Amino acid sequence: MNKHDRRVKKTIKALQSALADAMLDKELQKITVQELVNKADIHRATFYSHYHDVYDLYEQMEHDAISEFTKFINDNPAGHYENIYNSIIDYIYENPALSRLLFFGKGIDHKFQEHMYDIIEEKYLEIWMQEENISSVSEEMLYMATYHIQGCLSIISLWIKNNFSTPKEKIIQLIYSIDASWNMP
Amino acid sequence: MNKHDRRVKKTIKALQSALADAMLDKELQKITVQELVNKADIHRATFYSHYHDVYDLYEQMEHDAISEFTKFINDNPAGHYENIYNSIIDYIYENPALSRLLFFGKGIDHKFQEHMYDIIEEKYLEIWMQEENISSVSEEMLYMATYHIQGCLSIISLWIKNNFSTPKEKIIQLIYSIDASWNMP
DNA sequence: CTATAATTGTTGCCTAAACGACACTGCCGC
DNA sequence: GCGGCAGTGTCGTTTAGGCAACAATTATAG
Repeated sequence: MNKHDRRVKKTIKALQSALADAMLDKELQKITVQELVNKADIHRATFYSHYHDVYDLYEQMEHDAISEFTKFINDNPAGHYENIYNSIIDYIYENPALSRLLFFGKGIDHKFQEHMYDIIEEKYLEIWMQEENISSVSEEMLYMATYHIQGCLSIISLWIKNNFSTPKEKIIQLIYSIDASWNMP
Repeated sequence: MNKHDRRVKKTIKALQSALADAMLDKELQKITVQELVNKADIHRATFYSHYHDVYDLYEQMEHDAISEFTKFINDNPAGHYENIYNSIIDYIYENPALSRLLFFGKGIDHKFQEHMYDIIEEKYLEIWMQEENISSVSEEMLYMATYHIQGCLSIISLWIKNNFSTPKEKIIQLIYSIDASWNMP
């Protein structure tokens, strides 16, 4: 199967949307193939030509999201810390259903957050070392990074939970102001 | 071509959405096939297997909308006048892009409004005659109907123009109260 | 004016998706 | 128990859509 074929892309996307939708109010194990193909308006046989079962779909979906997200973060120039969050917030805002799923989907291990944290920390420390012109990271800095990044992620998490009712700009501004008033040790 | 084939339906829908989108800020004659297939993510050859040109797409789209709308109005039991507006508002609310196009699309003749008026008036008079137990409609009643229907349509039109920012329920309530305080001659 | 970029219809081949049917499993209520 | 109902995989066939390439016609710019 050629994954660049329009039909394939559309099918994948439709199934992913269907799963994202279904997972918001149902556990992964309770979701049937039947249900998904109905939602996605796809023939059932087509589902099996792409995935083995619902878990397979979910795993590929999570994997895709992580890849895409990593790419999104790394592609962005991100000369400053703030730009990382800009990228994150942009990405989430552009993919609300996927974000809701990965942050609050029922019956999943939530290892996506860990992945996300790792990606952000890596980028964060990279910029940090570059700006401060240092070559290694102290243990203390890692603790501070954890505190700061997890804190910001929790803000974003709450933002998603609130269905993006707070304007995107306000969230960015909020994180900016935290960043600004916060002095690195 | 089997119009009940999923692929056909999806293609048609994608092209209709693309056109609806394009027409909001561009005249029909300025819209290219290329542009539409890009927006719809459809191969250009596929477009030509369904439509002769952009005008053809638009005409079929308008025709479909009118049919569907008529069906929607007539299917609803609509024992009372208010229910007509309920149906209309529901339909519009469920098809925001299409509605915006048909009401405010650039470079079209707006004959859709006339069609809509005709459908509503017919249903309106039907109920009227049934409720008042009369068999014919006086000239005076036609004038009153015009006044009332066009007035309500203009409210709905404004509602669409305002991007549905007023809650649906409020519009319904508004029209209900007008209806209630209004005594038939 | 000219080049060059963009759009237009149309074609033949290829393939992913649609479809319906199949036998099978599991579940629930009578 | 058993009938019915929903879901599961899988298969063969048909077909709409994808694709690339084509010649021809418009813009659009240099």
